[in-house]
Amino acid sequence: MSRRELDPRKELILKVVTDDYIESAEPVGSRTIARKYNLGLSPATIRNEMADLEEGGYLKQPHVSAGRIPSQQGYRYYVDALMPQKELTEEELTLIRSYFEDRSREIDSILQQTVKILAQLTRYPSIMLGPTLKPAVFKHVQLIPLSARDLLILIVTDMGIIENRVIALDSPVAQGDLDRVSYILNKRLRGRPFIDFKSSVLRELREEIKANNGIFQKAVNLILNTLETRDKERIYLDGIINILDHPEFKQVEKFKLLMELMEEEEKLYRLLSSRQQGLKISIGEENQEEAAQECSLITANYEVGGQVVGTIGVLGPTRMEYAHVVSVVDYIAQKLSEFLSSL
Amino acid sequence: MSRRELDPRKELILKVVTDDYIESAEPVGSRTIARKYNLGLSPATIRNEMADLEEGGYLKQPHVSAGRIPSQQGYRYYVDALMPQKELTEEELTLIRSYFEDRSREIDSILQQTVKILAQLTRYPSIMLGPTLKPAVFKHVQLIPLSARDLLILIVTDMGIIENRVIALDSPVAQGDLDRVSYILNKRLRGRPFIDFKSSVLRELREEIKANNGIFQKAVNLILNTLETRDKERIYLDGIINILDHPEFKQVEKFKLLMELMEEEEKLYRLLSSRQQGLKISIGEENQEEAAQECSLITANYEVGGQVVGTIGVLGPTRMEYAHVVSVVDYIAQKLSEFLSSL
DNA sequence: GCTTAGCACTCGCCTTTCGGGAGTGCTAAC
DNA sequence: GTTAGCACTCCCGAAAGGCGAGTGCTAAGC
Repeated sequence: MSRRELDPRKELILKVVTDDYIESAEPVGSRTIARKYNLGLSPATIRNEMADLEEGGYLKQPHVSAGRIPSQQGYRYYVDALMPQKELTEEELTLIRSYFEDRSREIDSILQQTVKILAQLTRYPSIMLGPTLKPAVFKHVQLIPLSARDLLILIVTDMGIIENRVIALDSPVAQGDLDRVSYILNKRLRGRPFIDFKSSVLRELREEIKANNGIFQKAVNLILNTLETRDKERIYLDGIINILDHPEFKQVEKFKLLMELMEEEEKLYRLLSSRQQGLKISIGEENQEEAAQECSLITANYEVGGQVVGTIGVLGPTRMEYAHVVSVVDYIAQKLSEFLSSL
Repeated sequence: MSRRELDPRKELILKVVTDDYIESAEPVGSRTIARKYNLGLSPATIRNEMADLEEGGYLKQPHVSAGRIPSQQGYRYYVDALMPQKELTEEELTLIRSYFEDRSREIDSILQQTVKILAQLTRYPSIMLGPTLKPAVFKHVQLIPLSARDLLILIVTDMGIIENRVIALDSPVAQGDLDRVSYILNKRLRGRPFIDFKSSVLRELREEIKANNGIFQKAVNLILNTLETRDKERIYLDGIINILDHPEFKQVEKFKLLMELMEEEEKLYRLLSSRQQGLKISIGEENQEEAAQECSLITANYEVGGQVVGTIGVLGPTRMEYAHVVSVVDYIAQKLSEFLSSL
């Protein structure tokens, strides 16, 4: 990533063009810049600089008699070197903070609400990859008989995520047996991370499995199964319609492409799960996913106890309000991390 | 609802116009009908009949030199009296049946998948109002200590719906106390419908509440709270993008209106929850919700043990494949009822 | 008396045409 | 290196015109 390879005046003009285009969605001409931004330069000078910037690949012209817009490379330079640091407004800060102060809800609704607030503040579609169970720790495991033939297995993690499954039994089981199995499972599992289950815990349990009847085996299988099902973390979405406010999606086709991406959990998952590195911006064709190649994606990871567990992100047109979105995403990720860690 | 008020030939022409318009989305002219449907009538005759139908309010013209399209009243007559009964194809039947044969998943995913299959078969956006808890029966209630200060309350219904909440305690509680409370709750609640809780059960429990310590009170409050939160049933959605395949939504504005409706749980809830009467079709402005007034909504209720518990529906343009959608919605509602009742 | 052929007429839609305007690149002067 | 001037390009929106689908009416036919 080449920074500072342009001289200051070219940088200034690239910045002004990008800022203006982000705001107006219209190609920016030399005259507009001279009039609007008072750079102390004549349109002709600006034209010369813009021609150079175009030659360097930072700007492009939709057609010969239009103004310039940033190219993908231009956005990249802007994001890396020119973008202003944008502080969140007092209202925004208050909104986010006050939202995370309410601790009474269950985790799923908190996550859903977090995406909603992200979409609301950025006015772009927002995505979240729910917390992975990998670093999660068993807090409680229990078998509960629902009827003669149905057994409920309950798994609670330290983060408050609760999984439950029902197993149908071949034959009735005595409460005492269940309690014993629950007791052993808890003794072995409590405090252990999920990730150890398949590797080490399973081995340790082998003898107990032998010693006990089929229930134990079933319970263990169910835990395994649950861990695997939950391996693909849930994806949360909100504010998809926001994308319709932007002229680049006025043609239904463009919108449909994106909408299809949004309905494909698998693709979203791929898009988000590869992003384990703090705040990340990918612009246009830097995105692998074809449907997102006219978009930019800004993501940040959130953590529990210092360990990355998930990702939140915002998807918008390449002509996106980078500065603002970066601040919002970053701050919300941070607050969410604090929140989850405090549970 | 006036049926059979048109003479047979007018009915025939209304039916043909409607069928053709549903298929082609283009206004239908007299010539087209004469050529395509071989009614043994000349275009001129058909024109006369169409003029009569227009006068009667069954057809309308988008503009004077275009063909006719059905009016809302025309669709209504079509739906009430003319619509052919459409059998599902063998593939469709197999798909639905095979889907409901797999009994291993949890209820939430079953409901989500049901909407998905509905959207897939109809090619319209599909909605479901999740089963109400009103007629649900307590199957199991239990308090489980997670740590010194956290208590999990678990409520299982006969339909396999599982609710859980965590309460923070002021002070530690002995396992014995918890077991006793769980025992009493189960004894009192098992087999009783949720709806009795607030009215009669609560009264019966009053003495126990007094006799026991604060836990009991807390648990009861939490159950109350859970029942109330779950009072608004969950809404499931799928296939919203399908709407983009239809020319009436090519303008982004139209689509946006509908999309906003889809994001407003409250409105969807109102739209669906008022439909306790088997299969129902509402056309255009028969819908209360403004955003749906260029749409038709076809819904059916599903039942558990003979009692209506929820609604599934399909939303499409008024120019909708009524016959096909009716069959699909009806059949899926029926299969879903059987499925849920068998749990 | 209903049905139909003929015909004039209407009107949306598509294509073409045609300025106007915004913006450029080049050149020459400062 | 900067800037004024100017010719040139080309998108865009409005206006114009022709096409075609479809109609309603009239008068003749069965």
